Amino acid sequence: MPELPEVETIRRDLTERILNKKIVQLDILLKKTVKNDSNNFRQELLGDRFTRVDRVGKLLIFELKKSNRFLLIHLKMTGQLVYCFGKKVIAGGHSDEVGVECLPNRHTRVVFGFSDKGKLYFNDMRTFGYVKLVNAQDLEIVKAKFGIEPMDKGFDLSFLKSLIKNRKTNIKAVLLNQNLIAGIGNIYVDEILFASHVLPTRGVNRLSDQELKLIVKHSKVILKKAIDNRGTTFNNYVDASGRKGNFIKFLKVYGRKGQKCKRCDGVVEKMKVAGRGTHYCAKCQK
DNA sequence: CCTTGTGTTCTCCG
DNA sequence: CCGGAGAACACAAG
Repeated sequence: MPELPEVETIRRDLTERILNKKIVQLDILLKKTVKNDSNNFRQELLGDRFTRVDRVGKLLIFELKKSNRFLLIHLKMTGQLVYCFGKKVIAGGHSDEVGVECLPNRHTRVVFGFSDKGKLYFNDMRTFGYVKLVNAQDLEIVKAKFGIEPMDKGFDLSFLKSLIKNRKTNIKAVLLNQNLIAGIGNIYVDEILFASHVLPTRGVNRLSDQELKLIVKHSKVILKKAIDNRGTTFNNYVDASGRKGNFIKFLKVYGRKGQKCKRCDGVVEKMKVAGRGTHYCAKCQK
């Protein structure tokens, strides 16, 4: 379940490994993963080079040198982008648990091969993820749909207040809404609200400035700490080296249903909020 | 049955 | 009846 910290980790890793290397191989193992015509897609990428890897929310954007188009990659729930050198996954890979020791594997959908023998595998068990070439104009349309990056300076109390003005929904739905705030998913939203002592079901029109301030602060602190720890591997996320993220050891509520609260003597409960499984402590979140 | 990110569709309300 | 908000559904596979 890659969210902002996981996608950012992949972006940084790939930036160090694939930039300015000629694309010499392109295998499409599952056509529906590629949202362009397969032949055009191959033809356009072969011989070109990635000059930059960007991220907006959970979406990766690869800038091309020759083509005036951009490659978008969305991992959705089970997508992985694993970079290998030769046949070996570099920097090791917890292969016993995430199954990337043998590539391509049964979940590999697209393979990018570079002139230095490096290979980038797009694996996706549930096949919700996609790769797509778009032109500059379409890229701007896509970008415009995303809300503010929560780690940006501009995301502060007054900005959050402007987002929730006249809204009637709960705070969890707002934090998950990519059109309002980009990159927070189901794991980090529960962690942010726990850290802020705020119940996910709270209506946004009833939150105090103090509570909103805490939500802004903990959004930044938790996402940063998660990036510093290379993200969270709960089910099958791996970084671009096939390694798992380390943030799971810092999770305080997500996935802890029935366990003792880490902050008080309550017990972590689980309910459905905004259509998602939601973890919280009813005793110390208000 | 459950899990989730996002786009689409439905429904409600003023 | 329109627009917008928010909820519900669709998608997939283990």
